[in-house]
Amino acid sequence: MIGGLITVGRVKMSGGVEWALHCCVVLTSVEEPVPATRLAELHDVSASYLAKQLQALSRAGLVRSVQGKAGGYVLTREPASITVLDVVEAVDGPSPAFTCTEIRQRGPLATPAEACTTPCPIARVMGGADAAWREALRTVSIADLAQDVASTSGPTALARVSAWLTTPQT
Amino acid sequence: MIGGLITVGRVKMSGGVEWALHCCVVLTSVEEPVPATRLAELHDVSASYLAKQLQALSRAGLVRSVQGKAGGYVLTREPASITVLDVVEAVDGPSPAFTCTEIRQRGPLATPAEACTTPCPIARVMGGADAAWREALRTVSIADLAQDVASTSGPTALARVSAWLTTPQT
DNA sequence: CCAAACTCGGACACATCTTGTCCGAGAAAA
DNA sequence: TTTTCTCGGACAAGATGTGTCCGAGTTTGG
Repeated sequence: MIGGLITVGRVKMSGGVEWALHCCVVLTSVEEPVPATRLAELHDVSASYLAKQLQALSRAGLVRSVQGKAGGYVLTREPASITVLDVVEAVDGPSPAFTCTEIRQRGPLATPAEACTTPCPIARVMGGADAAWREALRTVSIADLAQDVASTSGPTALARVSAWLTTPQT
Repeated sequence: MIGGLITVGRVKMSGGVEWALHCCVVLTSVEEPVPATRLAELHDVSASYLAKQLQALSRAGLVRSVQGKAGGYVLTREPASITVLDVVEAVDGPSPAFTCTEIRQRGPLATPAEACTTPCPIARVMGGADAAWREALRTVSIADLAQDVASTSGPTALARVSAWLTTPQT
């Protein structure tokens, strides 16, 4: 593992999401199970930590884990039916970024709970923004990503990856 | 200070954003400077920590700090010209949630840097989602929030807040 | 003009979370 | 049956967010 995240801001998401997405894309090109170790050295990342992300994907039902000597991970569904949002929610959790603390019900001028039938305006705006974010991630599938990679890096790229993944290690 | 955040997921933003937004909304109803201490006890939150958020707003130029005996914080611009995104970026930082680590340039099958003219497909999707999120926050202003509060809690609500803020403390 | 009181501002600890690592349970192959 | 390889969850370390404190600066009053 070389360097951590370079994030400067504070609104940040788990760095493992990037790893998980790359793994899903490369798993598009293979049919046999691929162990976590192999995926880790392909991306040059920590094998132990990548395993944790793959476990999250397994728990969410996006990939199927096969144990034993020729075991590894395989995609369970068609790549076109797996959205980026699915992966993000599997790794980073399904909870929204913003959670209303109901400040309006606190302090000397607290609004009575009976008057709080509608959600706080602030929470409403945040919820809407979160919905827009999720919708943008839902419209893109893993298959779309793979197609995009083929368009930019050439169709030979994923073929080489597939060959490297299925070949016994150096 | 009663309880912290109840966030379960991992994609989370600073909790102070909620405080800062509430402060901006209530500052709509006053013209004289309001000290951080007063705002803190109105919301029943830590005064010392709220001060930090207000400092961030001051640094971003959203509020103006007045020192001295009758000092405090005042909005610099018209509430209609301050967007929710302005506040979020001031407190939580302007950086996007996702930062590409350029995994494709690492490992045995690394893509050469010369071939990376276009950004990584994954980064592109994440960037688009982040743009949609920011756009949703940009379309709502502090004035809109205040208006929304008046619609739900009644027009008397902000008047009472204004009166309480300008009245010497209990 | 001077002193006092009140304010913000940045520098200092604590708690929580993400990141990273390890070893044991389980299954397929030999 | 044994061996080997895999995943799975439990265990520390670093980083970040959270919370607090005291000093610098300014306005007000005498």
